[in-house]
Amino acid sequence: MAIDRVGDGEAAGNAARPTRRIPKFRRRADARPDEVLDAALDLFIEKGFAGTKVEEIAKRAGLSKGAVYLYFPSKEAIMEGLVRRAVVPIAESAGQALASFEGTPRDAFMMLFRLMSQNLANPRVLAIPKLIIREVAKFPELAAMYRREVIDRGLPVVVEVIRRGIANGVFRPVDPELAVRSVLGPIGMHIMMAEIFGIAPKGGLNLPALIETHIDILYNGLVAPGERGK
Amino acid sequence: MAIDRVGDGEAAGNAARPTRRIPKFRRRADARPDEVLDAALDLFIEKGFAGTKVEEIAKRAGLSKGAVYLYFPSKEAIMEGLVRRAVVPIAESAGQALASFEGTPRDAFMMLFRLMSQNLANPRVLAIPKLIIREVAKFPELAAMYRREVIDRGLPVVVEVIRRGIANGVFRPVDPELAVRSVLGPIGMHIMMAEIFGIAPKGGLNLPALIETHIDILYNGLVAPGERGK
Amino acid sequence: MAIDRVGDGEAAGNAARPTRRIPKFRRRADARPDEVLDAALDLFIEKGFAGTKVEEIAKRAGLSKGAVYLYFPSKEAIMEGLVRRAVVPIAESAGQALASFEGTPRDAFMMLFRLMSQNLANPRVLAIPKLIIREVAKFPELAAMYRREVIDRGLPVVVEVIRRGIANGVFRPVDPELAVRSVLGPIGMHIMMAEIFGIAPKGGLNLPALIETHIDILYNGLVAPGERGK
Amino acid sequence: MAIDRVGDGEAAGNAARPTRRIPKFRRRADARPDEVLDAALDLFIEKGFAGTKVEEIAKRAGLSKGAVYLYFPSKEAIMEGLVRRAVVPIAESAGQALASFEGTPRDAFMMLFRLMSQNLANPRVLAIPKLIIREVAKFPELAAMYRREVIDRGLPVVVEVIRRGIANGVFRPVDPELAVRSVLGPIGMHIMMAEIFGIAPKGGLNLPALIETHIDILYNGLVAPGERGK
DNA sequence: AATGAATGAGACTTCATTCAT
DNA sequence: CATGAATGAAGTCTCATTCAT
Repeated sequence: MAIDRVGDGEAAGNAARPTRRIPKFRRRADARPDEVLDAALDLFIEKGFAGTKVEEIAKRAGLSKGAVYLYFPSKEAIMEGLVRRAVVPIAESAGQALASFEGTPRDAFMMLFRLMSQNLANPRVLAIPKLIIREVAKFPELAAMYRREVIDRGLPVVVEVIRRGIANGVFRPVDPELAVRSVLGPIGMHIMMAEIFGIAPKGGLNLPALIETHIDILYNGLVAPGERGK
Repeated sequence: MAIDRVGDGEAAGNAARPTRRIPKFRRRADARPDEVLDAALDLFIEKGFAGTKVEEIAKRAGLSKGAVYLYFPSKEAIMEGLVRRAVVPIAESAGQALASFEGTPRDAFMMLFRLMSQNLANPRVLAIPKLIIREVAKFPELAAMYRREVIDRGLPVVVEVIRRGIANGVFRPVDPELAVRSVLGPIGMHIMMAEIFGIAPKGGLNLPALIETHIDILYNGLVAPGERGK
Repeated sequence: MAIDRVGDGEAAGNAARPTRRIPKFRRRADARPDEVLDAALDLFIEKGFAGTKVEEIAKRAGLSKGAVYLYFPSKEAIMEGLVRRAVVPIAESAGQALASFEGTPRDAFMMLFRLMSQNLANPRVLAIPKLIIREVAKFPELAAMYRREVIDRGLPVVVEVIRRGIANGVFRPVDPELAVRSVLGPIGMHIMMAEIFGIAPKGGLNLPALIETHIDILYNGLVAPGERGK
Repeated sequence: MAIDRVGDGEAAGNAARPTRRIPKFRRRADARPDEVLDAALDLFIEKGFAGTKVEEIAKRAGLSKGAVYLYFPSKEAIMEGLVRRAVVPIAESAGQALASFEGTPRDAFMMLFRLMSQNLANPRVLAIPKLIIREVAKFPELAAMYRREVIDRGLPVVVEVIRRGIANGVFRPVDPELAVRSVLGPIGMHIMMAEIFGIAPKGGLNLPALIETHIDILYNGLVAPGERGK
């Protein structure tokens, strides 16, 4: 995820060195491409792909315009690298989630929502789908890749949870493929309203509270007992 | 909606004139600005704002590059015109929805969803929020305008429906501002998945079915009676 | 000089007509080209040739862009028309000045300066050489025409005055072609400083005073009698 | 003055290298901005500001269109740079002239005229006021700057020479602010006639001769002794 | 490996000129 | 005659990419 920044750990142990080396020539680590991606991600989110200049990416990554091209053959390749980097660990960890299917459906959902909360709270993670949503038109293959590697792996897992719940008689018989939208949609909307339009409920952008309310409604329905039909 | 294109009515009466044609200069419809907006909307959706050339807009609107500038002082002004055009009628019709508060909350929701279905099924209507979502970074004021004129008018209406339902004892006591995300989110996600990633449930992008399932879950909960807690 | 504006004389005799015709369709007079030139001159002086749009000329002349092209085949032709119009009367009146050679050289100069004062005080007259100076690069033929028709007619007249003065023994023997620059230059500089840089002597742009001082120096020299050589 | 152009010295030592050459990218001289200004000055004089394309400036300066924008943010900035460059050394050397007030007024004038001759004979120096005169309308602030930095520094010096001459009794009592126009005007007119209209006296554009005649008239007057009044 | 000066295709915008009405 | 909508060539400026150093 390349979130650690360069040289942080290094500094501590180097107290001895007197002149504190000019940071002009920094580490060699092949962290370089990752730093470029980090810089690009920030800027793409802030200003969009077209609105970001390669030179800006370079500056923020702490290297020169030319050096960027040492690591990426083109600006579009940076975009691709961004999505690819985000997608790889997800693709790898996908099976993981399937393993936890042992508990009740409720437990599965709780875990699911906790996972979502954590990830969506990390701006660097949330940034990728935001970016893809924004740039689908220009990078349909990247959107397709994201769909293939992330959505097509994650969604069936949730659908399966629902399906099993129905099979177990725990859930009422609904179309799992449609129901999954009821399960995930409220969270998506909460995020989107906040991210795109800066809209938060009065109490603040309180994701846990949103999830609690959402689960409550999901499980118990919105309607009061004895009032069904109104 | 200004979809009719130039010269339709003309053709009939001109059978007499032999071969000549190619009217270099055309009529002076006041529909022109609307035609430019229509063309721009299509292209902005297809390729994004930055990815669309003014000349392409012109060509699709059936006029020349220069003529576009007779109606809009800049490319950005076209974008603004697009949002403004979409927002005006909504702002005007906003009060309307409030009037229908007479029926049961269920009726209010049914009407709401029917309204949403109709609008979102119209690509030209859906296109605007899509466009805004894509271009927030470059046009934050337009996003703000859309929020102000559309979201800030529409959302409170739905919140109020929930609030009254609770007051009536029809709904269980939930936070209306959070619950509204549960009400609208599934539909938003359905649309977004379809529009961005081309994901539809197996039976096709069946919005009515989605709504039916959604209402069912919303009202009755997902969990079977007697299974609450699992 | 086409300073009279359209329709003035007409109005008087039309008292009978009740509704006072809408000035949309005004006089027919072929004053039109002159009005275009007047408008163009103002604007060219104010903003330069390149900086002036044909539509602006049209608007100021009180007609439409297209109509300008009824009278002038191109923007450049307007420029040419401007110079030509200014040059014609001068070319015609040139001989006139020669006639007044009867008096003393001093009288000739007085007349010359009075003539210059009058003309240069008229902004519309001064405008032409200003314009030509500004646009020589783009219109060398017009500058040449102005030189041919105006300067080459006027300058020799003054040179001749000097030449005769010398022949008469009134003037000291100087090179008349160089001396003419001493005669005319101070006035030119006075005007130019005022027009280009807005520089006027403390007492204001007082052309008569300037001329008086100039003639005084020209005739009597700057140096006090008995101080020659210092 | 950065007149040397690229690659001159290079040619000699490269006899060994066979055919290859065509250095697509060149060196990084800090002379670049000056070269751009030199090129621009030539072209602005030749064709005016509006009539000169940035690409032409670039070509003449020996670089590409884009490279010009590395040094100047806009075409107008080039114009400004031109005036600023010309004005700076003048502003710095202004005090100098004041120092030479020791001699007779005649000496002061001789020095003044010699200085003017030298500067005005240098096309690159003369070019600046010519350019400013031509472009006042579009760049009034630049004209104001030139006036402030050059004229307002130079003119008072000459006025002062006259003033002292009068105080000493060497000059007759005239208004120094008007007389200064008689001192400088003839030279200005000589230059202007030559530069704008290509008019030179029969003997050629002989500035020294002009000055000699001018001083003669200035000092001794045009009128022969005993003929004053005619 | 790194730099950043340089390139040049390409986009927006302007405006002289045309011509259907 | 007159209009002004329409055209499209042309110009300014941007920026991804290259490459000499």
